[in-house]
Amino acid sequence: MVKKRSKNEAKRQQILDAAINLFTEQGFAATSMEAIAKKADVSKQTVYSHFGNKDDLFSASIEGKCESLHILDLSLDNLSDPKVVLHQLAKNFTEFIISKEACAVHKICVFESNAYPQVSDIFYQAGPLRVTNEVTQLMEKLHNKKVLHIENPKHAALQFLNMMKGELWMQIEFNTKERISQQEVDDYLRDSVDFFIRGYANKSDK
Amino acid sequence: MVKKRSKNEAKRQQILDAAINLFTEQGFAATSMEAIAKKADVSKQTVYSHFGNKDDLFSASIEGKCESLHILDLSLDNLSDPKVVLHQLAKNFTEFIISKEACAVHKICVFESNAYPQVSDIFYQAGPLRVTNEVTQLMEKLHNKKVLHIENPKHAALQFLNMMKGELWMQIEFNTKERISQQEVDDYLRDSVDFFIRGYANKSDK
DNA sequence: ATAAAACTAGACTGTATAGTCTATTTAAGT
DNA sequence: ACTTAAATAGACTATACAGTCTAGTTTTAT
Repeated sequence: MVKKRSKNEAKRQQILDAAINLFTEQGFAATSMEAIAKKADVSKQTVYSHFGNKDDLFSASIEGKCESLHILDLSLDNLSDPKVVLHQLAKNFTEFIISKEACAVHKICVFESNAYPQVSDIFYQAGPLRVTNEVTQLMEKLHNKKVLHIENPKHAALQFLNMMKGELWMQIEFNTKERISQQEVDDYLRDSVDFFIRGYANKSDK
Repeated sequence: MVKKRSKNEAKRQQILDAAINLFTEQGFAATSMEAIAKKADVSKQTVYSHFGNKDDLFSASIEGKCESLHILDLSLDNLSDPKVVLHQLAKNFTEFIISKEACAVHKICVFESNAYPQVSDIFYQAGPLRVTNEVTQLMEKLHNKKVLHIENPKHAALQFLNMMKGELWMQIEFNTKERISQQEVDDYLRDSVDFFIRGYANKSDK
């Protein structure tokens, strides 16, 4: 007869939340286990009982964040009008990548990619790689429906996504004081979608 | 009569070199002043005598690196053939951004952009911003010479540069194990240059 | 030659932190 | 009710590190 009392799942989650917050705000080295315990409103011992050590907690917290990052919405309708669908995609994508939480995880994963390649890889697979694959499929669809003429859908997806980052992404990455206006961002997105469509227009269309 | 003996410039440089190496390899928090002194083959006291504290040494080392980063070569000839000039630019740019040292500084500046916005800004100005401005001027030239039809040269520059990063840049950022082949990189660059030219072709040209 | 400043090695202070240990309290499974 | 494990607070160990201090050595401007 084994008597087991399961660990409090809520506390586990509190710890993970506190950990991902502090790690992404301050970095791995600058975040102490005590600070995490305090922020999670939990004793230090409980932290160690749930996660054996700092490294494991770090991995777990990044993994948890990747799962909870509700990913890019790609349920796009009206595939026949590329301008509409691509503009929608562009807006969804930029909104997604500039979100505080996505940025923060991105930063720490890139930075710790030498010391913690497994951790960095989890994010890469859940984030950039997944989005690229989904957009590649969209590009295939646009080609098959003869809406656009795209010989290499993966290249097109990479071009499209990278392009959309534009200046805003750089400014967010480097945390610059001045930021371009929403108006300018919109203009850039519109311009870029138009440019993309021109570059991949069907030869038949004009 | 003031007798002053100037500090050893060579030692100063040794310290800066050691510092930038360790900081970019391990991060700010994980790098100790003792380790820097040891790597620079200098006493700890000398480090403190040249640079008052860790923060100042960090700033100085990033600044030094930014100055020494020999920047993108933009002396492009044969402006009349956009395919040639843009392909050359694409190759120069990718080669530049994937270099070990450029990547390393990029990473730490992005990561420390919250704690050290001044430091991050130095890199931003010396790197991304400067390159974007120079490429914008190139786009203007291409438009003025009627080689391409580019209404907004800054947008075109941002589109071009971001696009060229492609998959390789992501893989380097996240330090993935698998990397795409040189062949694939070349294909992507060629495709992207062609796509760019199609998107900005003069209406007169077919 | 000598005086001033650069440099060195190493001890030292104070603080922070990863991880452990203990004694006690709390909560669940039987 | 009773047992067992989870949780807690806090003391504790060992280590590391920023920054200072000292005492002695080397270099160089005059």
